[in-house]
Amino acid sequence: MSIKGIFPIDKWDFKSRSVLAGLPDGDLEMLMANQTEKVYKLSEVIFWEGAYPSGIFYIKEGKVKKYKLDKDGREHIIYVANAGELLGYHAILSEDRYPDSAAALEETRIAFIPKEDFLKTLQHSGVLNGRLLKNLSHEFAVLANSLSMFAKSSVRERLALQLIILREKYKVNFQPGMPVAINMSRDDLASLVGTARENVVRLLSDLKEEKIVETKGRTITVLDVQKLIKIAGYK
Amino acid sequence: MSIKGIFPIDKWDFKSRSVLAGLPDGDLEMLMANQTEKVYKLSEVIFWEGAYPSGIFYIKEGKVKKYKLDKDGREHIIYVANAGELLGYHAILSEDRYPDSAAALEETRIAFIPKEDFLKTLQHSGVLNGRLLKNLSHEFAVLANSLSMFAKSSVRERLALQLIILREKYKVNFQPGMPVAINMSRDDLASLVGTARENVVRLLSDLKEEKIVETKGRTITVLDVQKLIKIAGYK
DNA sequence: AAATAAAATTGATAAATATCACTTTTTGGA
DNA sequence: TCCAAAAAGTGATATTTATCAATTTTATTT
Repeated sequence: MSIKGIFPIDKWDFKSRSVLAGLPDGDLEMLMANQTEKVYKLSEVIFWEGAYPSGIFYIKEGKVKKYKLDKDGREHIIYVANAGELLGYHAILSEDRYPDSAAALEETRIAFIPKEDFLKTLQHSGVLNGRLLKNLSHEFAVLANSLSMFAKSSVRERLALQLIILREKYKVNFQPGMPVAINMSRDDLASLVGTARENVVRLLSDLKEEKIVETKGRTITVLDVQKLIKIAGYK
Repeated sequence: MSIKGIFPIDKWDFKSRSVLAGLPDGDLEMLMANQTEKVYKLSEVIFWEGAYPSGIFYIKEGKVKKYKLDKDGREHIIYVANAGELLGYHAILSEDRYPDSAAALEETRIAFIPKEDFLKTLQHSGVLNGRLLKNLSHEFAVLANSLSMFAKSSVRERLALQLIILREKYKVNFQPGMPVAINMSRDDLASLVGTARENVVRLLSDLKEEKIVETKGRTITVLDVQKLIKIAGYK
């Protein structure tokens, strides 16, 4: 929760699911040679859709939303990224501009790695290459799943699915067995689900009556994941 | 249109946008050493979601739909792949099962490349590695775009967008300036747009009245792309 | 080319979702 | 701790989309 300041590279606690976990020391050093660190405040923008990428971002601590703006200027969250993940490398790999924007969902500590270092390391490191391919393939599958979900399912089903996913993301650092508290604005949640805030509010209060979640202020506590899974319609 | 039979490797006409275009000869030969070719009939399944991948597929000629089935057994197309594209490599890269199914949208000629050859070539070829990363990044951006589109836009907007995209895919081999004919069942189109067939039919007849498209049998001819772009709400 | 099956289309209606106007609650700064 | 300001919640209503039942058109087979 609390962000204490600048950490040296050797203090990084790579989560096991980090893209960079287990990368050879040499590769890691090359990649991190010129990293700079910054703490982003809630809602602070990390990069804008359409901008030319000058490097990639590694989330050391916190959470980040990736989103796109529609023609009416409304925000649509397409992904919530967690500590241990890399941001903005798609744009560099596809030699294009950022396809989406990114902003902090809470106070978030991020390392910036210049484009040149990233590309140099990538060229040098077969491991990093493979890691990114694997990561991208996975992200792709997740996204394809969301897409097919969006294509034909009710808002209630989509909300259930997003709560399941968010629960996983907010679970980090919590005890097993303990219910997970999701801290997210109704607007952001609605944007993630792809509906209006009012609908999310109404559906959440249904879920509350059904004893599936509990809410207190803006935090949502998942009481019964199994029922959520059933609602989301996952086999 | 017509499929003439088995082509030897050196006869392959790689389209410029093929993932394999410009791959060093050695790498290409290693990749293709044990390829086998098959012609798939309309609607014939190439691989099933959930199956373990034993290799990858290269589309030599034709078109393929990638889709997922929802809990009611209904099909949702997430992507239409064209000649020159590779299929099924995501699953191998992410060391998992196929995240979606694939089936031919027309008579389609496809080369099968065994998993071992693919992985061996990938390990050996930095170029292929980079090419796949770039390709995946691109596909990812396209998918992210569709997702944000789904999240908040009317069926009419989504239909317009899909017609624009399909027009590009069906444009291959046609003269510039000549209107492009899209040959696709209303069911498949509805699945791609994420709605019911009836809605697609109604919206198409609106577009017809507005002189934006023309239909004859199952083929849809795009007369005015600019208006479609306007409808889709793209800046 | 006729017969049959499959796909496309149309109209009526039901259901889901969005929007608007407003009240209440929560949150973050003075 | 109190006070704005922002966010969350509620009810009424409009709009969009889905579904059902039927008919017409197109494609396929003999």
